[in-house]
Amino acid sequence: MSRAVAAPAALRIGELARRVGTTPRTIRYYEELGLLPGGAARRAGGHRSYTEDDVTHLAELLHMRELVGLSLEELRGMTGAEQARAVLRAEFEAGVPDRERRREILTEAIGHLDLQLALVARRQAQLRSFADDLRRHRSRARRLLDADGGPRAD
Amino acid sequence: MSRAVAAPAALRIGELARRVGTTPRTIRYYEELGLLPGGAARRAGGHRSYTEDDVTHLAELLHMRELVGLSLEELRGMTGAEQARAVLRAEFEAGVPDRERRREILTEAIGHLDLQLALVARRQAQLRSFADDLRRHRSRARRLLDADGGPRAD
DNA sequence: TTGCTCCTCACGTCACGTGAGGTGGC
DNA sequence: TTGCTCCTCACGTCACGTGAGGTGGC
Repeated sequence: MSRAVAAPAALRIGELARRVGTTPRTIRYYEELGLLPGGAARRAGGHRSYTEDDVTHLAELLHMRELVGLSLEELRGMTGAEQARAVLRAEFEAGVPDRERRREILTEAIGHLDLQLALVARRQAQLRSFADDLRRHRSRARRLLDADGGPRAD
Repeated sequence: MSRAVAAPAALRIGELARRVGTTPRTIRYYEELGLLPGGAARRAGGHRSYTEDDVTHLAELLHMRELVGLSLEELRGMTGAEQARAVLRAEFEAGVPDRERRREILTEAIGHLDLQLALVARRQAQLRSFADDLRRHRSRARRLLDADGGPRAD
């Protein structure tokens, strides 16, 4: 079994978009800004070709933008070495021989994940605070309602 | 003490913006879309005048947009009767005599708050799911790192 | 050969940002 | 009277949406 890795099953832009819940237009725009490669690997007919790693990466970008609220410029800054990371990742998965190099790559990846987790945690705290406000208002209205016509079920 | 309510302490647009963490431009834009009154109460010089209720209302709109991710069109839809609600609220705080009317107003307010809380809960679930993904990736990288060079004190 | 998806312009839109030029309150 | 904040256009920007017109893979 000489390198019997399952075929990468390359995706076209429409399938990638469907997988992560976005549109081809958004993917091309991200590529234009340098957030995604895509421009590199083209197959016959000039069609863009993507891998499973691209699915993961793009999903991450979309979550950081949509859920965490980062701008595309902030995403570019945060994943400044993302392009490089993609290269490192490929290098890694190809089986890097140098042990120290592997440690470097993994350590950087963990640092990046920790930063993302911190931003997610901040957003979660903001949402909890907002939810608390809403529940306070609800309780106040509930008390007034009960005081007004006497308590009732619900 | 005839109606000795503390003076409403009217705010100008800049102060309102500062209080909720936004800009005058955004407030004028929301007013243009019908999300805020503001056009109604003007004082000398044509300056817009706001109340503490406006602070609460605007903060709610901004949170639903920024944290929950609703579009301004969706906000218009959700708070369709918001304009009416503001009137009802004023009516309420002025001390509505009709008990049934008060119950109606409060019941509608609670329903609205429940809808908002449901949308917040959905967003929180999405963030938890994303955080889980990130933690999974982090664990994987951690395991590879430990396997590579032996465990170490993080 | 017929659909279907893809391609590149390029203009439109949403939610504001940012001056331009001027008037009013403390 | 001097700043400071406010006002109304109005053009710019960010993150895409949406055809227009055409080529390529199954």
